[in-house]
Amino acid sequence: MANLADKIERYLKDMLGKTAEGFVVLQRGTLAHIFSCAPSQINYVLTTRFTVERGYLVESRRGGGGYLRIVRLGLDAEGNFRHVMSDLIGDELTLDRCSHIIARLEEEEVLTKRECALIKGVTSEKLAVFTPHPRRLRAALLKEVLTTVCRDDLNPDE
Amino acid sequence: MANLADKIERYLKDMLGKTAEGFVVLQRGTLAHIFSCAPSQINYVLTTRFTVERGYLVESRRGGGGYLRIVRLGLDAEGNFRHVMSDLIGDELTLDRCSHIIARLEEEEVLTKRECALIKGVTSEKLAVFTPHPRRLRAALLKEVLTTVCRDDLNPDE
DNA sequence: TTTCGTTTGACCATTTTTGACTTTATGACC
DNA sequence: GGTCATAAAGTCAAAAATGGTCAAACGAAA
Repeated sequence: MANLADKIERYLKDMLGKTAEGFVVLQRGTLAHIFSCAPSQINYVLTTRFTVERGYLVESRRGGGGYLRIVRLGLDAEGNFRHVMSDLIGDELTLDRCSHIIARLEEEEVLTKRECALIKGVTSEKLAVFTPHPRRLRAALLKEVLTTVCRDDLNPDE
Repeated sequence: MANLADKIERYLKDMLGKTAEGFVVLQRGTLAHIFSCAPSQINYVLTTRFTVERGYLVESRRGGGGYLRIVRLGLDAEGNFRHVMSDLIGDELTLDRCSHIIARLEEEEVLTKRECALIKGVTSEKLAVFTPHPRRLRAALLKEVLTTVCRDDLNPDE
């Protein structure tokens, strides 16, 4: 974990984890200073790791009193997330987007680490060996997974 | 036995043997430097000696902070893993046989109920919509699943 | 001497890091 | 209300830091 971007990501997610509001507000320059890096490095981290796909929203303002506000989206309580996810998945799904969605489901504790590994395994680039439309297949498989994890009989409530 | 590839293989397996986590992480360039060889020599070793059939999985990342991660797959002493992979599953797998194998894995407590449900979902007859060879795809998916459940990095020491 | 596993190097791909330049907001001064 | 200095944040492309691929050269064993 030698790279800066990962450290900054961790730092921000820690902050988000500690706060009850579900969002944090900070300044780009200050953060850049903390990590002794170029301010644009912060933008890099935000655009690569705090995307909607991954479950985050970033708002900001320039000028005097400018700020960054990172909001953790979370999944809505009753498993309605399935609909949201289906939209996110669509009819075709690249490997990249697929990984992000899986990572998010893990962060939200919808899936265990092992389940995520299983799903990554069956949605890998190897699908291309079997079909000319691996992205369609990938989308279908992931939707199938969501359907399954939402089944009531599999979620003995606490 | 003095060749480089063998030495590198030994070195990596030693590392894996010493760790309890079931995986090691290192950098290609660093390793190449240790053995004073071309970086691509490392890839040669990985692709010839650390394959799934031999019980390993390799993940990697490029760019700044890039790395190689080698994961050990726990195979039982008799090599049952390979047996299951090649004989029990084979190149093609009917839905029926697939269900039986999954059920068996649940009984054996290799997979949880939820995991089984997930896998049944992704190996259903719907695969036929995406490929003219659903049985081949099904076989590949189930092998992928087995490989994953064998990953030592996912199985916290009992 | 043919063959096959090994070794190397030239070129490719991906991810991160940095810096020069741009845009927008605020507030003080006229 | 304009104008301008100052204080943010944004954009984008180049450079740096990795790992990947592939084919040719090498060399030991058959």
